[in-house]
Amino acid sequence: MSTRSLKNAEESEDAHAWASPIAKENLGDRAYSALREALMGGQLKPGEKLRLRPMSKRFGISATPMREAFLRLVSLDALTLDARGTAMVPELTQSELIEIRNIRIDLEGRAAAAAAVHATAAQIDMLEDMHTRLSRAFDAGDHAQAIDLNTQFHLLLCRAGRMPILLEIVENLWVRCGPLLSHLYDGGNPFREVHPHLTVIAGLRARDPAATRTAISYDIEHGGQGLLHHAKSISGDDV
Amino acid sequence: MSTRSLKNAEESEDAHAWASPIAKENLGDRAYSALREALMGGQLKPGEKLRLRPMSKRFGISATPMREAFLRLVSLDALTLDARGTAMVPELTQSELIEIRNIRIDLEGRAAAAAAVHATAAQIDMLEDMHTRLSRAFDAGDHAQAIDLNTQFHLLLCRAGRMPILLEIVENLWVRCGPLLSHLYDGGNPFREVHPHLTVIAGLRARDPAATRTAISYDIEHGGQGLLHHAKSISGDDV
DNA sequence: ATGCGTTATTTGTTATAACAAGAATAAGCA
DNA sequence: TGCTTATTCTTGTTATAACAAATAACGCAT
Repeated sequence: MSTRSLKNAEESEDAHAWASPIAKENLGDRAYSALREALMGGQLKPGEKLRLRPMSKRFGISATPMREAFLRLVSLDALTLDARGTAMVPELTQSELIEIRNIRIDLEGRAAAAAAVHATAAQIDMLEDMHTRLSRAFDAGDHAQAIDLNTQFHLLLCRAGRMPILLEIVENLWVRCGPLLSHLYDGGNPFREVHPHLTVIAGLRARDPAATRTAISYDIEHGGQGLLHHAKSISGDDV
Repeated sequence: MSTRSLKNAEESEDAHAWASPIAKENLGDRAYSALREALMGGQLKPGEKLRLRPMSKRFGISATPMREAFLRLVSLDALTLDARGTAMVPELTQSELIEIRNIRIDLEGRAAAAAAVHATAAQIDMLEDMHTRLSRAFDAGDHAQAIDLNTQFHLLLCRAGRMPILLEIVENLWVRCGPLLSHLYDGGNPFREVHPHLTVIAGLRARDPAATRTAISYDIEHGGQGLLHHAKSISGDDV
């Protein structure tokens, strides 16, 4: 029980919910977001080096907030530092990629099951719309947009599960895979029969956690095969 | 196939494996590690504020690397920033704590199953030794050490699973729970019968992934009940 | 032309100063 | 004593300069 009394009835419940706290955005925050989106969008290639001063000059900021942004990404393993301290887009190895896939099966699987309970009708419709557009983009040969819609599909499904901590972990895993994602459909459509996304949507509509989890797990396990060929092989191969 | 030929036979295989790359430790890195350990060790209480200049003076460094350390912890959600920008030890809510518990069941469960396959005999012995000391410390009333040994047990089990990415995620979750861990045994020993850790060890020795996973899941689900009472309740209660 | 030594430039790292915005304190008045 | 206003201090933020180390560029000798 709260001992602090409300000033007036207007503040009860969550009226004023429309007044979302205005996000305080530092220079470092903005650089961080920009870099993160560049990674997720595949604009940065594995092995690419990001030098401090040149990059800060491109952003029009000084070295201090730029370095902050780098180090934040480094602590998420979305960037690495070489021996000198230069930020670099990491090259995922095959075993790392497989490990991320297995973690995603657990985490996105749990989120999907939760989404079967918590997802709103609007969210389910949105997911269906996303997959329709994804399918259309793929058929039209616009792989870039198809990849982006696929990412959005998975993240929205997680969001519908209402597990914010899990969502953030999964998002960070997607950021790490971003630089490789452009090769997602290099091997063509990995699904010959009905696309797992459709099974996911059916599972959500049926409010069936187990079916939804199984469907997204299947999608994750079989959908990313194309990436494996572009990951760094285990033995220390040449650059 | 590597096209780069070896200079001499001495470099083949991994001879020279003893020459581990000397870790380059910045001031920011050291402050980061120190803060992280303070969080994990329960030296910092939820809600505690960490001011930039006073803290940097305590560390004997300037504001720049201190701020770096803060922001790295913030991007792991091990610290938060208030409206002013001051770093603060977050107060976990009950729902956050439950979410972390469920994620840990998935992730530590998978690691435990993998450990049943990959753990070395030395690691299993070490785990057994840890639990023996944990049990002794608990009976002797030394809860602080028991809590520390419990943490080490879980993390070593994950390490034995040989999934480095998963390990890092789990470690970060433990860091987030660190400030609450001192209350782990407030309700006394939660396990009246055989301790789940012993079942874990038996599962590892039997090389039985399913049994090991079940045991650690049971431990996570029922072992942390005492923490829930000290988490911030859902309604915006007073500080 | 090629290999080597020297100089210049660029790199990450760190401390410091300047700035604006809050918070705390002191002062003044009723 | 209680309340309001000013002032001082502290806060986070950012740019800049200085430093050392590593790389790149250049010239020279073979």
